[in-house]
Amino acid sequence: MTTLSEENYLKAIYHLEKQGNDAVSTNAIAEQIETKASSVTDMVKKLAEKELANYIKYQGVSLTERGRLTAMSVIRKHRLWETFLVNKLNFSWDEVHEIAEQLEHIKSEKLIDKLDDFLDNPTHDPHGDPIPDKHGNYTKIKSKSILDISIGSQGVLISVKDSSKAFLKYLNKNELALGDTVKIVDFEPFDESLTIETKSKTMTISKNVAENLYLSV
Amino acid sequence: MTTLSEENYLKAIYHLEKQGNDAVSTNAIAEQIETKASSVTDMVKKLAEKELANYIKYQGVSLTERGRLTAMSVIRKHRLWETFLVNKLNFSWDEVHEIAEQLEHIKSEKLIDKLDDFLDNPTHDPHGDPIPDKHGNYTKIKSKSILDISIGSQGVLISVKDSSKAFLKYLNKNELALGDTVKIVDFEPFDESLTIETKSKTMTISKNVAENLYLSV
DNA sequence: ATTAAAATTTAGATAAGACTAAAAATATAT
DNA sequence: ATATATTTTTAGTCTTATCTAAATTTTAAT
Repeated sequence: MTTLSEENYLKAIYHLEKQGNDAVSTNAIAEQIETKASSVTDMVKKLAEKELANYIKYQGVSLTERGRLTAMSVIRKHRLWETFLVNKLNFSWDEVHEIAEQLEHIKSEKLIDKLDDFLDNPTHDPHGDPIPDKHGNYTKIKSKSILDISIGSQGVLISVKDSSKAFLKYLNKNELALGDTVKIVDFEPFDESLTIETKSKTMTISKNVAENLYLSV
Repeated sequence: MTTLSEENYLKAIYHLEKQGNDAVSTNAIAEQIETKASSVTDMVKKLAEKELANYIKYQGVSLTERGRLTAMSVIRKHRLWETFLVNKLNFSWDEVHEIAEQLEHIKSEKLIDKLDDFLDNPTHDPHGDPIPDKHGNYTKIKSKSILDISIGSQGVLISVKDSSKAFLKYLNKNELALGDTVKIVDFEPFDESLTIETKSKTMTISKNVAENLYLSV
């Protein structure tokens, strides 16, 4: 049985492994979890003892298969709970992360399976992230950052890379939501901003915003 | 902010205060929480420091108003989650206690208010226990143990005193459910058993069972 | 009113998880 | 290649919540 703290580390390592390619560094984990590098060293030793992670001193960490599956299970719970909060309790998508961070640690296989059914087995959460099934498998919809899409083409807004409250509130304010069709109209080299067009309006977005919006391809 | 452990102690003290009349003893709490008396002493000192409990060495414990309200808030969460599990996720009433014990510690006022609305502001949980509102107020339906009801009279099964898995499974097996109309037909002095009659059948129940079934009066 | 029994508290340890400061290893720059 | 900077680990503390064993207080019994 994993503790709440272990689960948070596994999740962090999983996410870091997915972006960087090689073994995850102590400092990277510390930054992600907002803790000290020395605390990470302690925990990573413990995860290695439990065979949830591979760890070589000074060389970094990677998840074992068991570790990866545990991380996936926590991520599955997190995303199902977020879906519940938005679809059933009418939370807005910028409010649910902190609550789901708590709910994801509730221990009951049966609960999460029943929740999954209650939500009609959703494949993606309110931020467009894929929800793994109970075996840890998922299918990510093919998508590209708006930054990487050529001018003149268009796509459907599938997911957001940054799920921070600030960013989601920005999208709310500017009436951008998942499922919207977005067309790239213009690119301004000076500040790397983009002009995009949706059903309802035309707007300019910064590079910073653009790289966090993913369109179906 | 209260910790998970503090909340469990507050709940235990609340329940013990409600049955016994005077200050709650260290041993009683220890038994309820399944811990050692020395651990209780430690925690009770901490609760007193936080002004959640009144505590006099060797004399026992009682909740302060703040302590009582905190306990009520935890109980409210527990019962709302149980209602959710049974009414929305189709758990049976004997499966929900352990899961609700975890869910009751999730910290979010907004979550519990929205859950309350989602469930249509239920006044009683699946075991017939009253659900306090957000101010800690509730109304208990007037009821009496079957043991204290005279032969020949009848009532509606309102709640069960014992919510243990074993007892609830017994009721399931014998097709007794909250809301059933029950008539007391006979009393056998030898073993203090009772014969009762429901819509569907007549059956004999032990004293032990009878004292845990509460009928509206 | 003593004495025995039961309940309660204290003292001291342990485990998990986190922290600071110092030491050691690795990476970088000239 | 060596000095410097950065990263990582170790050693030692702290906090929370437990526990056992011993000491103390209260209760019950004669």
